[in-house]
Amino acid sequence: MHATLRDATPPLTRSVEDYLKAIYHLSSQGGFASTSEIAAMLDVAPPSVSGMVKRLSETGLIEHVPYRGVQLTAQGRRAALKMIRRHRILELYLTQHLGYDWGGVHAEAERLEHAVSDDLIERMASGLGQPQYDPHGDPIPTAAGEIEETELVALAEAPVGSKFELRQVGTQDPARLRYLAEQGLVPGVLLTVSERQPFNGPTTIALVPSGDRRVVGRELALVLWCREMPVEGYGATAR
Amino acid sequence: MHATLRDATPPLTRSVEDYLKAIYHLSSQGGFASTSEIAAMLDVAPPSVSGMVKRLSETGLIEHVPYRGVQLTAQGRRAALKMIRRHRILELYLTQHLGYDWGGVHAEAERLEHAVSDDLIERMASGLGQPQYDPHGDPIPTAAGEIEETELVALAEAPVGSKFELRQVGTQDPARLRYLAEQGLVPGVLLTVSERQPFNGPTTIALVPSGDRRVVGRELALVLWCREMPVEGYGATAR
DNA sequence: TGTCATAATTAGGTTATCCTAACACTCCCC
DNA sequence: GGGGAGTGTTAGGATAACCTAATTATGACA
Repeated sequence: MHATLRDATPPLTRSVEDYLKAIYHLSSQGGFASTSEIAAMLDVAPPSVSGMVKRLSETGLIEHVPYRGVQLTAQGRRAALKMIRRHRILELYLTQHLGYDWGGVHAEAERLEHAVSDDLIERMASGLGQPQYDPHGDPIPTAAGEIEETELVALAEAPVGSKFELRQVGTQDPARLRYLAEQGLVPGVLLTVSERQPFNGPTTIALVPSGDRRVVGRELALVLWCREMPVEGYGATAR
Repeated sequence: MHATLRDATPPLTRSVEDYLKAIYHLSSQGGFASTSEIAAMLDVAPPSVSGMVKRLSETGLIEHVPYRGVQLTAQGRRAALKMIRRHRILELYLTQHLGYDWGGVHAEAERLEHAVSDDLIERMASGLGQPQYDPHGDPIPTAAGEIEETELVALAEAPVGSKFELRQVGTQDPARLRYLAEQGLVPGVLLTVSERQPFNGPTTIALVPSGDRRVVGRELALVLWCREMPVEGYGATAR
């Protein structure tokens, strides 16, 4: 037994860690992550993604269907969840113990997550009382690599009065995407559902940090996938 | 706003930061740092150092006298002191707030120092009460880049009863160096001076973590350069 | 003062990551 | 069911670090 898991795992590079995280986020709703989506998320050119994808699938971290996209293997998913745990614990620690606000914390955690040891992360986690949610309300994977499954609800179906985070925009249409971005309706934004008109009418929401209201027609409300926020919790503002 | 003043400085890579730190330590007693010393300290091959030295002197961070060695320029010294400030504040923070001991803290800080932002370091520094010394007793450079000058004393002259850190071994003789290393007398080691025999006799010391005793003859004691340790505990003003 | 061990440098090569330009595949749509 | 628009991939390079092997400079000493 020599080709075991341990020596098959030379430490991942920063880049590899970033690719795995991006692929995790892009395929979390159960599909494939496409080359161009990954490229956009990591701000690199598509050919760079093709090259990396080749290496990652050779090392068994992802599965690649040419011209279709990629998915994480169990091994890749484990590595991605480890990075997400690091990121979210760092965000929470920086917020709770070092006075960061939601704005500044993401970039700092993004760099630190590649440099901290497992040991340090677990020390921070105990200092925080083994938290379950980060400052944005996102669930923190356990050290064992389990994560609370958060199912998404279309905004059109979201109960009035509840608080949500917009997680996915389910359209590729540039005109719709541009409009939504102008309205501030981008993944990560927090909102409460104020009211909904009957007979498939529009949904009215309030953006959470600002209190600004938006009226969203049913067609768009059906493609805005939201995650209900844990009731208590830190987290209030968007990233 | 001061970012504008510094945009002549494209961000340094991790490697560059490590080279500058090594050169700072090796030339702190006012000489040149040699290629082979740098290579040994960073655990790379000498040709790698030659290559890096060429790049660093082209970018004005060091001055290179071929076949002689290198020294930091004012700009390089500033960058090195910034890294040392980061390292020492990290060591102190990890020790004070996250339960690290002297053993584990160095490696962790070594990785984190390249990833933290200036902002985070200053937040840690305030959390620690703007400390002046790290857990090893080494002075922490100020954010402005000033460092307490520590003058060194030969062990042969060090007053009995005081505590010192061995900082420099002032000989190149391989036999002497090998002997000293066998005795555990390498830079960084902590010791207290137990007694000294009269008429230029030997000095007896106790190593600090272990309590092991060593008797050092006057010839060697004259080349062991030590820094007196601040009396009380670490951190000085740790809040 | 010439020899030679040692240290430093140059030459040439590898790996990881990224890029641009050129080519290949898919699939929608008429 | 054949053309394209739009994606994805291959080709060919660049850069930052590193390495080993070969070459060159320095300085101690016989």
